[in-house]
Amino acid sequence: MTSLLTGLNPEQAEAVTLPYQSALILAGAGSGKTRVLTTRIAYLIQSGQASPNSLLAVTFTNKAAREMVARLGTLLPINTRGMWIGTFHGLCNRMLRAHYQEARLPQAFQIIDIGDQQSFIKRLMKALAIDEKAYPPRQIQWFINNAKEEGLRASQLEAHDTFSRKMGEFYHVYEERCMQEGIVDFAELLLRCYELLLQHEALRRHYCDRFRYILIDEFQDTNRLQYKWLKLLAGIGLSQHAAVFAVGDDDQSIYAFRGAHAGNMKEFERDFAVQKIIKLEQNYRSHGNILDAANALIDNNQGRLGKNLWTAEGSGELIRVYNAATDFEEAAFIVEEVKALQAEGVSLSEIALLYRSNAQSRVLEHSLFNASLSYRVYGGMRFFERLEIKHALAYLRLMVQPEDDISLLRIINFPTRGIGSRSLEQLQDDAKQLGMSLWVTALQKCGPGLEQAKVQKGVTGFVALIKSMQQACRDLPLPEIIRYVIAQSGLVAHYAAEREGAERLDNLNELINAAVSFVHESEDDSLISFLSHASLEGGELQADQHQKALQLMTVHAAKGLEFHSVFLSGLEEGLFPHENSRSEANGLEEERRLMYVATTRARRRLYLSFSQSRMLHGQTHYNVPSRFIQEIPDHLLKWLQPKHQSVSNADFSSGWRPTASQLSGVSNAFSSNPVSNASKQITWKIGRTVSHGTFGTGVITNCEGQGKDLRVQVRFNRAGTKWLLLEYANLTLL
DNA sequence: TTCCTTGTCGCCCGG
DNA sequence: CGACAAGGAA
Repeated sequence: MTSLLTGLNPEQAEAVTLPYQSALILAGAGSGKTRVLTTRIAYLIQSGQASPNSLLAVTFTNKAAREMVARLGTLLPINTRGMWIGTFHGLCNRMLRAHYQEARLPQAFQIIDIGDQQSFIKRLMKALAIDEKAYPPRQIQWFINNAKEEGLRASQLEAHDTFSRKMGEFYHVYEERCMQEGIVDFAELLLRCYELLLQHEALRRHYCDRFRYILIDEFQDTNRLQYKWLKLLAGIGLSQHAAVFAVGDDDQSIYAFRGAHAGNMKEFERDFAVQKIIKLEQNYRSHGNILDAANALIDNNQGRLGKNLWTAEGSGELIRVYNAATDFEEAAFIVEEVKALQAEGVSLSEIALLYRSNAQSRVLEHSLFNASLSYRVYGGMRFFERLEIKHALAYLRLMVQPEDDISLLRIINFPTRGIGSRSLEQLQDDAKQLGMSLWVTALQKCGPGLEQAKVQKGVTGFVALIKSMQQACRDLPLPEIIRYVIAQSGLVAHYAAEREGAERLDNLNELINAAVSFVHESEDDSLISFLSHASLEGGELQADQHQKALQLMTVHAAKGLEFHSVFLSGLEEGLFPHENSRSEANGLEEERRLMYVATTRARRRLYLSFSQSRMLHGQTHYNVPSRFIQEIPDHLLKWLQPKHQSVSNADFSSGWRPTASQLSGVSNAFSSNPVSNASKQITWKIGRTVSHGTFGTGVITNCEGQGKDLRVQVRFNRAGTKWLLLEYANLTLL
């Protein structure tokens, strides 16, 4: 018993050993959250308070779930396989599979990802002759998912205008078609599971009796439906309810834009009669200066639950800030610094390059590639999203759930078997008339009937192919099924014949390997189970995982990770904080939390960089430095100079604002040399940040004229874009 | 049916 | 800029 608790600080130990009650653990970044969570589980089991069966632990990502299971395995000599540890979606899927009849789902219901959902919606819109211009599919998708995440069915929606009424009507048709085809989207997994528990009292009681202990990670990221699901499962309203151990950090809530409701923390306190809120504030990750910066930054947000990170270690290095002229130059700077770090002995895999949006990675990748630095970009195409894999999965899905039109359409003519658009249209028309799935329609046409002559050879062949696959695979083990299907479907032959199909062929073989490891790791090794796994796990590409490579990812993707050194690039207004956040309620605060997450990823060294000009969406943007840099106290920052810039030049200005450190270091160059008339042509150039008495700060976006007619166009942060005559405007360079 | 041109549109994330 | 969908020509 003592061994579990050794090394824990008093707050951590208190959390781990809490008696039977619901509790909220406010766990700051790097405060040992995962350790507390897993040790809590181990403690409950080891002390005999709970059996592995009576526990349920829920996370947001598969990665977090895997990590929890792995750590638990090292703490306790128990079989973690059958335990209910997983993501919200994974656990809901599990429950729905177990009670598919009560949930009114086919046994082999298939889970569609957002891509499938998108094409499904488009197809449905086409069939209903809905104008894609007036109702963008993206928006409809967003509408449906949002409604579901609020726990709302189409029948429960209120429409105040034609637009939302039309959306609601479409949602209704969408629901029906999903049922008909036996497909379930991500949000539906949760909603269906919620309704299952809500409508089947006996079932609810069964699970409430069973799960006496529920643990939730990243609680600030739960949406309204997930919270409602939790309340049902925990038995709120019943005579006795489960002890819920919720771990979260309101300062790291960065998913409000997709429905996360950090207010759930407050509601949790009330609904679960929480008596104990434990704050974990000691940080074991970063040096003091980094934490001070993060604390100062987040202090600008209102209505926080309140938390201040501290460390027992020293303050460490200052945060390095770099002002680049162009995004290209910013990338060059990063490359140089990475090389220097490498020379100091820091492993490439311990260095992260973070950015606000994926579009920013290209310039960086380009420079890294030219410098022959190996890097790995996260968040790209994932294994199960690759085209060839989706094709293979579509065949497999069709075998277990042939009424899945999405899958049928994907592969009915791939590889090509002479089913052109004509015959496909015919089939779809017939299906619509019969009100049946494409598969059933095709079956009828091929069956011992009258119209056989009319039926395309291709369709008959396709039906026969699928049927023979079903037959042949009946008793094969999972990996063999996949081997058989990718061969018989013609996929292997197709890619073997293709000029650049070698990699796709490799991936198809990799799918067999994935099935082999799935069989080893999972207790249910059926095809249906594997298909769920493929849908729920994006499947990070395993390759190069251990290879030493620089880590490139968005700030969102970096949550939960830590690195020796972190580069945070593109710190510009409009980019970070993102332009769109201005129009969203509390958008700026969410951006600030995102910045907080980014800074707290670094253990030892943190770089912040911004660029005066940047290529985005095919045009050059001129942005002012991010306000987030200003929100970090001066004394924590160290401004770096571009190497090529001469200090004696009047154009010199390493920062957009003189700082204490800057002035003390290079005071002669800056303070004794006010901008002279002679240098104006050089100084007032596009991209420079300027300040105006009434309009405030802005960026020069254009200029024209000469001498005293020299005019510049300035885009001000608040006052909009204006042309100003330099002679009168009294602009100051920052 | 395939291939190539043209046009449109774009944020961040996960299951 | 670049990914991707749609439409025309071979």
